[in-house]
Amino acid sequence: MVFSTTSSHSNILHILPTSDHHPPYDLLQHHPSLLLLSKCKSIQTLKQIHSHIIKTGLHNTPFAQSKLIHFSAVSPFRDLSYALSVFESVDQPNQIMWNTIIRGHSLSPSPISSLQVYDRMLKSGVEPNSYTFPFLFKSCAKARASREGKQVHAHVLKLGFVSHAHIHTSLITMYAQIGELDNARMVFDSNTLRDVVSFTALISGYFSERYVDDARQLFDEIPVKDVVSWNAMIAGYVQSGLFEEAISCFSEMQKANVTPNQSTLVTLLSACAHSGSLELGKWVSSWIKEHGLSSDLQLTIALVDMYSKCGEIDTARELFDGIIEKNVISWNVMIGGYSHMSLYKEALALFQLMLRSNIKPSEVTFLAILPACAHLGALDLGKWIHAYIYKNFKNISNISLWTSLIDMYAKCGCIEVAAQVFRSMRYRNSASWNAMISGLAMHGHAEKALELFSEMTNEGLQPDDITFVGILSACTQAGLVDVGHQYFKSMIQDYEIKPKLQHYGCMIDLLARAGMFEEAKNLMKNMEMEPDRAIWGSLLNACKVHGHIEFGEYVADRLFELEPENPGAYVLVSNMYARAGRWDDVAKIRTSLNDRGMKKVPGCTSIEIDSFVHEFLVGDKFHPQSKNIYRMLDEVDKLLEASGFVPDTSEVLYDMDEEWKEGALSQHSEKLAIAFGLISTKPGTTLRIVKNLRVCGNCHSATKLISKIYNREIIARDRNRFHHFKDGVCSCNDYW
DNA sequence: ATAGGGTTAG
Repeated sequence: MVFSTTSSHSNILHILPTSDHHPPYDLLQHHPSLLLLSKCKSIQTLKQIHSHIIKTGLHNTPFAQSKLIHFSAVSPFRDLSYALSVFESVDQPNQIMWNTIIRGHSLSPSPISSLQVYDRMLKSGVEPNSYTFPFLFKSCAKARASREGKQVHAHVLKLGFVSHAHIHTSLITMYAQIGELDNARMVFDSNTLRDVVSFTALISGYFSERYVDDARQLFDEIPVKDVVSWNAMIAGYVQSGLFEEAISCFSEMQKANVTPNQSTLVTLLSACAHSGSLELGKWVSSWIKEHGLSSDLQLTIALVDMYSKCGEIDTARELFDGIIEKNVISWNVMIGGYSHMSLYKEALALFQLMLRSNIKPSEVTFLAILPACAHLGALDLGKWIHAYIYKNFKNISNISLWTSLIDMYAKCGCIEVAAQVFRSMRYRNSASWNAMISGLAMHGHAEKALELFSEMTNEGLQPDDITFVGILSACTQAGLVDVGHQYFKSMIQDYEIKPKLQHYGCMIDLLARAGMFEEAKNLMKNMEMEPDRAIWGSLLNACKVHGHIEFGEYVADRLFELEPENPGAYVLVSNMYARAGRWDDVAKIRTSLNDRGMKKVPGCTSIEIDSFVHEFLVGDKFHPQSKNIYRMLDEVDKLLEASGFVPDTSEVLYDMDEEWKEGALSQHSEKLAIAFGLISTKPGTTLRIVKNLRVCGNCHSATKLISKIYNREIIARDRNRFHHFKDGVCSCNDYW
């Protein structure tokens, strides 16, 4: 079918001589087969055209040969082994064919082999030209082959090619990319040939080695700056995280009357997205409209990213919906935008829509959606993704992808599967270790987390501040005061990591929960930053547990100062008074809450049944199965009562009066989710629930009993950690 | 009929 137009011409060309006398150039250029070659878009069509070329006898012409080699060696659909087979069939390849094959190798997974081709080229008596060396330097740069690069450099000097602009610049680029900035600079200085291009090459090198000031200095020396050099500056600043500088560089560029191009805008939008600069983002957006670039896909996607990261998720969605031909990247950006804004359900919904639209997800899709699965506890979907990755990306060693899976499994309550994924990884980075260590910590497996820490350091990996957050929280969950202290010291002394607020938070929590209030206070005095609400909150919680009312009141005042509008602090204090039986104070707190019109964050528990995440609030009656759920709840309460369960009323009073009247205790969101789980799954199935707040003491006791009465394993994630309920006991040993 | 600099939209 592809050749239907060629048959009428083939008669004419048959009269052309084929071997010794090549047909004239202009005739060949317009030969249908060779014209087709230029339009070819896949290796399959290329092969078909090739066989057609052989039939017409054109395969012996250097023109056809170099065209074939070109398309099979360096085009986007290249197939180097095919190119080599064509190349080997040529008797005496010319300079262009050799160069093309060398370039083909530079684009291949083993670019260094282009040097062997170069060797063969020289031995066959074909001279290199100014085209040859840039390809070779690109290969050396890609292979980080410093020694080989220098050998070729010596060749260039010997053959007198140094002053060729292309060779000069590619040499600078090579040294810059290998990280030998001094050599790059030497090449740059060794020549009077200093055009914008070579300047820009060196500037990018400086940026990649974080020599921002050198880059700027060099940039100021460029006599006539062009768009690319400005873009390199802006992109360099963005890469270095210097968004302010990137933005001011852009205004300089405009003062210099250089018109931005698409890359400028994309880079700028990325800077806005990372720094949250909505104002500039909007400005770029209107610039794009004014210049009629609104239909540009890349720009639109960059805008979607910018708007979603700057908090205007609805604007982002409108733009996304307006894209007529959505590609994977557009979906990824929008899904990632939702995840980034903690709109996990929306992320999940969009992902489902993507699948229904028959868009094949990419690795990045999963990097965007897995955190959403992790937060929602959407294990079924997470498992599906795992299977999909295993099938489609097994050979891609994307460490982040496997690390995201570890995190997802851990946060969905499957710590064993998380460990399996971790063990099956061929390569791990410190993020992978961190994910596993904090996963174990969340599940209260302190010993295993500590074991993993030594394994990590034994393998020569440097633990970072995140590793220690995992380790310290493992100690906190398990109440390992001394061990925690040792690691805290070791972090500072052996690993020279300055403790951050989070580390202090873990330690203060650890000490206070163990009743060591003096030590906790001392640590707070000695830290160089102000305690945040998490620290005061954990102190207040410890005061509640240990009945330290006086200190608790002091702590509560600090919390009120810090966040006067946060009802959470009032709830905690109310809890403390309730625990101590001081009901008058409880009432006072409640009145002041009501007077201020504050409502506590509603407790919300989700459970995934058949790949669908169901959410429940306290006393929720919106679920379609509500009647059945409440019938089950009644049964549960009766059985609980029958086995001697007495509700602990001290913890219920932090809820509003109305809820109390309705029996808020038995209608806590976690109990609704459990009741729904019991009626929606087969006997014996493990129930996994996720709660947005800490589980209350009453529900904790109730759930322990339910696990025994109904013979179910119940894995519950609360704000802080996991609780595995089984046979009437919880993995946290009632310490949380 | 082949080349040099920046990015890449995640």
